Amino acid sequence: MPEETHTEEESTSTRRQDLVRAAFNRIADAGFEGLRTRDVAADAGVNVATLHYYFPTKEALIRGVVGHAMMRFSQSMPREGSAAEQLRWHLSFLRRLLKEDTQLFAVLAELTLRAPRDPVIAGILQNTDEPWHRKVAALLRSALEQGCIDAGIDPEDGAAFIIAAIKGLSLPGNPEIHDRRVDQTFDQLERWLGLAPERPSM
Amino acid sequence: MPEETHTEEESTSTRRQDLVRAAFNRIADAGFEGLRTRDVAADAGVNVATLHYYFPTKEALIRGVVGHAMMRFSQSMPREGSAAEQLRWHLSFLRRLLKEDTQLFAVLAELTLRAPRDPVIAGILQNTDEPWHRKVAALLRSALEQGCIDAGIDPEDGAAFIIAAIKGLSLPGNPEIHDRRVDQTFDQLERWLGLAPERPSM
Amino acid sequence: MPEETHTEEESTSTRRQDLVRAAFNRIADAGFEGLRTRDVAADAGVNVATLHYYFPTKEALIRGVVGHAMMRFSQSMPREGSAAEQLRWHLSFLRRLLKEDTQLFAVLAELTLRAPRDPVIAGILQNTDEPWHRKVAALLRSALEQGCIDAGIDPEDGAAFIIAAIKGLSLPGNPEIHDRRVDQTFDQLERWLGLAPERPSM
Amino acid sequence: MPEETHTEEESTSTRRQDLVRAAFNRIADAGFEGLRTRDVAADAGVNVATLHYYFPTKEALIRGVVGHAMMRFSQSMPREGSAAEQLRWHLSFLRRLLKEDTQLFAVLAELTLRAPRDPVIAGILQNTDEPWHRKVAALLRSALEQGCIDAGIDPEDGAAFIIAAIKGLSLPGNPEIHDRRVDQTFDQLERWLGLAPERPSM
DNA sequence: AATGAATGAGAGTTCATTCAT
DNA sequence: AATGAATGAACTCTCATTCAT
Repeated sequence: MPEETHTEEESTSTRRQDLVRAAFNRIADAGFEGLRTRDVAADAGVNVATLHYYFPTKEALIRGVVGHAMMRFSQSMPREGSAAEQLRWHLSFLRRLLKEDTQLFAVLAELTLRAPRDPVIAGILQNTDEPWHRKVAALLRSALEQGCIDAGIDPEDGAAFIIAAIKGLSLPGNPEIHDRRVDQTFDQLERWLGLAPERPSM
Repeated sequence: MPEETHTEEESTSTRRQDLVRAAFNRIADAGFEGLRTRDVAADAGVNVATLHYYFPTKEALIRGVVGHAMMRFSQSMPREGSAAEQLRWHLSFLRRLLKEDTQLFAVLAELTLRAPRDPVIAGILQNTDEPWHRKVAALLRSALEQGCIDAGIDPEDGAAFIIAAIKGLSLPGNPEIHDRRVDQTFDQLERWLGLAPERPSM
Repeated sequence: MPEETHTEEESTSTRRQDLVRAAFNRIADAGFEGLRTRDVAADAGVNVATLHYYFPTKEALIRGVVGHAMMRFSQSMPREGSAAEQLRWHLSFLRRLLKEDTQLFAVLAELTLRAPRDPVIAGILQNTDEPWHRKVAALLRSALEQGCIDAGIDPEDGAAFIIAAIKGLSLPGNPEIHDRRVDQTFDQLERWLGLAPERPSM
Repeated sequence: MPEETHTEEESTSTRRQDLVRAAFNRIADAGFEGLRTRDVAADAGVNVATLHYYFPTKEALIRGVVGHAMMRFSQSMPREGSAAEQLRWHLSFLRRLLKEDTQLFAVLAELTLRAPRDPVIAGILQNTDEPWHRKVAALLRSALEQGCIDAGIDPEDGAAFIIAAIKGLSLPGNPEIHDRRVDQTFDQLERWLGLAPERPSM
């Protein structure tokens, strides 16, 4: 097994990356239902047997995809700035991502539906969801204390509401309508939060 | 072939119903990925060949499930009363459904993910989604005009927001947390709408 | 079993006839390979179960077809006249039949190929072939004695030759060419026999 | 996929050959009607899946058999010598083949009956039949010009006659009688042609 | 590190046949 | 005499996985 050939993690062999990316794309396009190891291998330009050299089983490959997807998604998490800034950045980042990276959300949705039957995925998803909720709730609480958002908002409930809406938008739909719905939702969401637009320092 | 010989719709033979229900449950539990005609037949207490007697192909069976699911979901649509009443009823109905009928939403989510690859499903889903959005938007507009909900709400955007949140909640999640998230979201949603509780007649 | 309801054999119920005819046509068009009891029943305008009421098994139905085909073919057998006349009539009848009743020969060919695996068919075919050969040989012998055909012909060998050629023409082929081949073969055959054209009485 | 990677044709992998041969034998014995991929695979000593590794579909396997059969049959075509010699060789080769290689003719007959429903087979068969007819007609014409055969023979008609007879003999029949009929037919045929036996050089 | 070849265990579908009505 | 409903057995084809090289 070619695990640990490099000291730097991350740089898992290109082959592994290629296979994971290929599987990721296949899942985005055809769902788990349409995921075939042979196709993935072909897309990555190798033999199926080679795929099984890197991923002993299909499940292992899928777990690779989970990691890939979670990593991509976690880039939407805000890291610095005031609560209001972080909130604003987080929301605008997701608004853009939802419109541009349909594939990512298709895969995330597939993973979500699979979670009830796959404890590994369930665990990973939970480890993303919970911190996300806590983060958003914390940001709301701070923003509230700093008077940046409307007083009628409960941090916990508001976080649940926001995340639910984002998840709802992550589901695939008529592409002609999808982008509009994203904008409508985010427009309403931002208006509701009343995030005072950029009232910096002073 | 027992295909629609009755004028009274609905009265499709019990066998058909049983098979559709069995398939529905299988999809709810195992996804399309795990849907096996043999299992469905067994659940319905018949031979696989009998399944194919009623549904010439697996796809036909799936379309049967789509109809079943849509019918069940469409029962959440409000039909009478003032805009505020209808909104309140719709939301409270969905709040309960989301907590009690997990299976229905599991199937709806599976269908949603399948839609991009299945034009028939896509069409049916669109024919549910669009009217739903229009209905909610219309209710919001009426309620707005009657001063029943907060003025900062845009009917179109608000409808998109609400529906997105409900869809987000329809995704499966850790059952221990799910119900809480539903309540949090709906609590916040109702607080946000400011649906004045029952200001009747006058 | 509806056998013997009539005293006159022959007039087996119309249903039986219809079914046999339908099966005959199906075999002619799709071969044994493509023979489906359901299709036959449908062609005859009845339910499959009804077919099995008249013919307990598919094999029984096929035997019905065999009888039908043999009867039709046996009509090409000459019955009266001088040897030369009978020969001439037999050949001209078959020449026409080969061009007009392709279905009959398609079925006969199918039966011939099936014979090695179906003793019943083998028996029936043998009971047609042997008399046919004997008849033609006898006619040739008579014609020979009467000086009506060329002296270089051996009755037995000639009969084998003639029958082989007719069987060869019974195989399906490019329809654009088939008729020409039939005529070429029969022209040559008649020229070879030198059947003096109608040298009656005197 | 092991499809034709070699420049030297012919050297298709042994497995392919084995499978084709097994299918050939099955068809000879049981007809297309009785051709089962599992049996073929078993005869070749491999799993069904292996069969599908070499032949993506049953039809593909059948086409393999067609090629095999045509190749075997085409070996009966004469290649060198005078017209009379070629004719004599061709006829004696076929006479022997008809008695010894019953399987080949069983398969050819099956293919012939299948042709009307399978354009691929129809094409291949036509491409064998037409040249065969032309070849025999050409040989007859030459032999005629050289005075080697009887003057009453028309090249075209004679070719049709000869080929029809050979095809007729290719049909299966009671094995106890079959060989006799072959000999009778060929004896008569050769006597008819009057192929002067071996009048060499001078 | 990579592959061609092979496979077991199923998948959906078909079909002759049966049986209660 | 006729049928709708039901079935067992079988069929072609698929797929993740293995293994010798």
